[in-house]
Parts: sequence; structure tokens; C-alpha cells
Amino acid sequence: MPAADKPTMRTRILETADRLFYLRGIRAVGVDTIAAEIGISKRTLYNHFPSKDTLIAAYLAGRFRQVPSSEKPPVEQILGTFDSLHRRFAARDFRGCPFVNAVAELGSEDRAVKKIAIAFKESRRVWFRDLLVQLGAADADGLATQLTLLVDGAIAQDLVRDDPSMALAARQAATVLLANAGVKVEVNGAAGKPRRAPDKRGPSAS
Amino acid sequence: MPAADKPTMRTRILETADRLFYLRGIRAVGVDTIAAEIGISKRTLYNHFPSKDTLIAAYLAGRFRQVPSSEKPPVEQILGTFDSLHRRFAARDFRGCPFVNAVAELGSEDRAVKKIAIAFKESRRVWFRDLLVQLGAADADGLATQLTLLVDGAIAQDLVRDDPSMALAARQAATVLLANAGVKVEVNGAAGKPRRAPDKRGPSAS
DNA sequence: GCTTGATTACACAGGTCTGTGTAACTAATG
DNA sequence: CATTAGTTACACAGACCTGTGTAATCAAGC
Repeated sequence: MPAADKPTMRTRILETADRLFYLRGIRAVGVDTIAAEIGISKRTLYNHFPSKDTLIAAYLAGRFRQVPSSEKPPVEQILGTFDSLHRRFAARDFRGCPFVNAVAELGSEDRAVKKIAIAFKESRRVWFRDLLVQLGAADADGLATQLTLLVDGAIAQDLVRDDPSMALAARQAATVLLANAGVKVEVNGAAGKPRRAPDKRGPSAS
Repeated sequence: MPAADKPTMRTRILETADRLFYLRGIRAVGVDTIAAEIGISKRTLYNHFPSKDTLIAAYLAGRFRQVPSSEKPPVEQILGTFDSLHRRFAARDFRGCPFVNAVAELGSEDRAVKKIAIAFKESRRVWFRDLLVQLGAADADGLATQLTLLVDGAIAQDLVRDDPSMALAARQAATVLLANAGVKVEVNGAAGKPRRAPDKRGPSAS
């Protein structure tokens, strides 16, 4: 059934919902908007997803991409996380963490959303922890948690300030924490001094 | 009802709006709900706030409490921030940072919201920075930014996970960053409340 | 008393949203 | 050709939202 050529209708709906939900917010985007964006009827959308809640759940599940295993040394993978963040911040389609945003939007009323958000956060923490164990870091578990704080802190700050350099500040803090845990970190990194130079603002969307 | 020190109608509206907006979300709470909660007519509410946007702006402005200056030593003030966070996380009416939530909810459409959110974040960064300058910390500016990342990271993680220990993990990371900047951190003495030594296993198990 | 301002009850306009019902249409397969 | 599954156009119900209009009511202070 899944033809390699053209994407499924379900896939098209999901991709569009993902883009709009993430960029504009879940509550701010109606099913009419999604259907109109694809050029299909609202009826077709409801034939594939019986409710908006189902679509929301599928959206978040799709955002839950497992962190790929890499061949690079663990330290580079850890610090590369922050470089990757920096790149994503610079892109203009970054709008914070979809899971945190969903919890903030839908709040305590939606337990399914919270559950998947917790799972995502925990998966990243475990990913950090396993790399730290490979490095023989002291208190890998606690340090992994602290690294996730830096990641989410940078994301929240960039969401508010539109300042990608927050990722570099987080990277710098991470190197200090790593070194403190006995992990040998290459210091020559390109991060340089954590100046707080306001980044150039692109053709400001919004 | 004793009429002695009764608050203004405007104050009552604002307090109720604050509570509901914060706990349930701005979009999720209508003006009817706020008026009904106080027991006033919707008309009265609109007599004091010409639009919901005005009310939202007043809500956020009210949340922007300036950090009070304290007599305690700078290090205690800095670390006390995380202890205070820990206490607030434990309270069940904590629902994340109202400014981050507002930006996540209202997004790019509302510039006034983003502006006040940036001002709030920056005010906390400057508060950290001034204390760090008093301490003679190396790179007070960059370190202040890193501390705000820990604060916002802990808030985001607690919002998702309902795990107050995130504040303690952030505190632990902060002590490491402070020590690395040449700030002498009292591990057990002056605060009166002995804390765990930062060298030992952290309190981040959850 | 009387006047003035705030408040109330309540209807309502106009918009949005989710979700459904229905009849017609299209394309592939038998 | 005929069947069938997916899709479309479109109306519509029911709910909720912001904001307004209006006339009646209430509580002072003059």
C-alpha cells in the first residue's frame, strides 16, 4: 500500500499539521486551516483523524524522533547538541520545544500530551547519561539532568529573546560542568568568549 | 464582608485574571469566566479594561515584580534563587514561567507580550550579573546568562515533569559554575541550612 | 429629597471553532 | 459497464468567544 512515490494522504495531513501546529500553536490552528492549506476538504481530514485531539497526539508522536546514535566521540556528541541547537535557533522557523509549548498551551487538562512530553525529556536525559557513562564522568545521572536544564533553558530563552547565542552560553556552561566531572574537554572549541552580543536579526518574521 | 480594607474593583479583576490566566492559560480563560468567578457582570469588567488584550498586558505587567534587594551575601542570594524555585515547584499552583507560557501561547502574533517577556528575562539576568560583579566573578556577564539558562531550564523541566528536584539540580550546576568563576561558595556554613557537598552525588535522582 | 456614577441583567451581533450529514463526483478494479 | 472506496462541496448544529447596547438598579454625596 505505501507507494514510495507519492505520500499518503495521512502523511500529507500530518506534515501540514506539524508545520502549522508548531509554528502558530496548537490552539491557534483549526482543522479548517490545515485542510485548506493542503487543498483538501475538512471531511477528508476527519476521515483520517477522527478528532483534533488524535491529530495533536500524532503530531507530538511524530516530533518524538529518537536521537540517532553517532560514531563521533561522546564529548563531541554532547557538545554537538548545543551547536545543533545554535543552528536551529538561527533558522527562522524555530519556535521553541514543541512538547513544552504543548504542555504550556494545553496545560493540565490533557494528560496524554504531558505523558509524551515527559517521555521525550527523559529520553534526552538518558541519551546524555549514557554518553557520560562512557566518558566515566562523576555522577553521570545528575550531570545528565543538568545538561538537559541547559538545553531547555537555552530553548526557552531563545524563544523569548530570539537570541541564538543562548545556545553558545549553554555550551560554555556544559563544558565547565563536564570538566568539573573529570571529563577531558577540548578547550580550543570555536565557542570562544561568551559575549552577549545581540545577534543580527534577520527579516523578522511574525 | 468587612468593608474596611476592600480592594478596588480593578484590583479584584486583576487578581482573578492573574490566577486564572496563569493556572489555566490565557487563551483557555474567557472574560465571562473571570467575571463569573468574581461575581460581577461582564460589563463591569469591560468598564475597567477596555479589551482582553489590555487585561493580558496588565496581568503580565503585574507578574513583572522587580527582584527585591536583599541584605544577604550575594552568593546566598544567587543560590537562594534556586531554593526559592524549589519551594515554588513543590507548591501545586506552579505552572511554569508566565512570560514563557504567554509567548508560547500567543506566539509571534503579539509583540507587546514578547516585549515584556524579554524585559523580564533581561531584568533577572542583570540582577544575577550585578551580584556576580560584587563577587568579582570572572566573566560576570556570561555567567549571569548561564545562570538564567539554569533557572529557565529548571522551570521548563518542572512544568513538564512535575519534579521539584530540577531546582536542586540547577542549584548544583550553579555552584559548579560559580566555583569555576573563582567565587568562593560556602558549602555548609553561613546559610544556616546545610546543603550537600557539591562533590558528592547530586540530589538529582528522580 | 436629588443627582451622579458605578454596577447589573440580559440580549445580541459577529466571529471562531469542532464535528457531522449528505449528495454528488472521481478513479480504480471487477 | 458496474461496483466500490475515497473524496469533494457545502450546509449546519452546537458551542464558545469578544465586545456592545440598553434600561434598570444601587449607593453614595450634594
